[in-house]
Amino acid sequence: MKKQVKISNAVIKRLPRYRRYLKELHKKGVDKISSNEFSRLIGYTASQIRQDLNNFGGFGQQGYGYSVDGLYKEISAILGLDRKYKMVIMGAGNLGQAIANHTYYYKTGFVVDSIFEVNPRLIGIKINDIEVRDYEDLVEYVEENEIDIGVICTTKEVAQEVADKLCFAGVKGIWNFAPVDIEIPSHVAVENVHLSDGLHSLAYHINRNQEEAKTK
Amino acid sequence: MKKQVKISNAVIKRLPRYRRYLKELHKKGVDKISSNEFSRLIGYTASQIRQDLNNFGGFGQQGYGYSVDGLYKEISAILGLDRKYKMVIMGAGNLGQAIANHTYYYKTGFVVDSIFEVNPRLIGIKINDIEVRDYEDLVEYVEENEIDIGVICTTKEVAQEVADKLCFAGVKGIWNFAPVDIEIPSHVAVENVHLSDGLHSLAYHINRNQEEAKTK
DNA sequence: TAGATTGTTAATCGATTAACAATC
DNA sequence: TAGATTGTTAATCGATTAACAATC
Repeated sequence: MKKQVKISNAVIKRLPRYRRYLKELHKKGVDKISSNEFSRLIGYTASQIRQDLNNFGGFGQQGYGYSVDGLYKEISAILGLDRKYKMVIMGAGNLGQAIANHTYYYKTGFVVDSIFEVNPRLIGIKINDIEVRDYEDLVEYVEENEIDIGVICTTKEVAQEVADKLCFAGVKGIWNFAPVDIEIPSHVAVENVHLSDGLHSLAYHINRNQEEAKTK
Repeated sequence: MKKQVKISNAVIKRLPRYRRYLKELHKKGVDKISSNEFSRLIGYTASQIRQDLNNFGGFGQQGYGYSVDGLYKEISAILGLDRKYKMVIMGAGNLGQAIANHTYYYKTGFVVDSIFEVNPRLIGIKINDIEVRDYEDLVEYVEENEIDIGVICTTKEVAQEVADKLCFAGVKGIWNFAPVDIEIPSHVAVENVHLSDGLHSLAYHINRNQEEAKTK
């Protein structure tokens, strides 16, 4: 990696997408790709692809292109996907259970360690072989087991309080599914998902398309 | 609404967030808010708030500010949240079931009508009182019941095929949770969620924070 | 070497912010 | 009316695209 200037968030947000496409190419047995071919596939300009990648280093080779597997590994390393992350899920409701049941994340190194709940009926049971523990024990558990990420699947009413406790316990990142914006100290990373926001902008586009159809 | 020039996607993506904050304010009994007060709360500049809103019309009043409830209703109308949307979920796996069990969307007018599956063991059962139907019957069902949105909760391998069938059947929008980018005709709206992309950029920020902590 | 394609600088475009006149 | 705050134009900033020299 070269000199780390400030890399814009727009670039970071594109990296997982690059990685996804490279993985598919690798699976199909493609060894090398030029920024131009990649552009046609992924839908960003060739210029942007080269610009983005050169924020992190010169991964290509002039006159040849980029090694698919090589670039895949570089991007994985940049994102930090060459290590494991221990996660705890906060809340054993529908969403919490759905995430606990998802084995997809496990493949990229995100392991659900435990689920935390306040409902005594759920404490002690297992969901997809993952133990549901008492919310009261959170801080101690996170510290002792070096948990990296807290996944908030609670109601919006308690989400901030739960986030505070997670930060106090020492998690490094929060993946928030509650429909509020969590405020946390700057040394903790946060990703607010806001599923319904996406649904609402989808609604906007549906109605715009229908208006356009009428006009024609 | 005033002359509809081209409104950038960045603006549209902010609307649901404005709406969320306005809803909270209304709940707290706040009647009016100035762009400055709103700025402090929501974290956008006052200038941006006024600029964004004026894409759609002059909702404020000089010397006074914006009516919280009035603006909430305006934004809801712009997004198209003053009507109902019928959705079908494609795939009765973990994610499909989780979405079926979520009553949250229902409140803003997004109603899950049915779930479609290929697995004969699941066809005919009910999940949260929603019937699981045969994928074979999709096209006919969507046409007859005027379904608006298809929610893709399948594997990435079949997602495009399912999307094609949904489009053929005449849905107006697709909410895609499969980790591929769906290609559809431009008259159909699409929202690709890509949950794991968010998790991957979270990993990036976690590692950046830890590097910074070391430097200090 | 000639051809291809990157890495990088320069130009353009679009989105955000600042300023201020209009007006409640 | 005076004060406040919007609506809107102008200035700035940052991100994307174009161009081309470097180099494999």
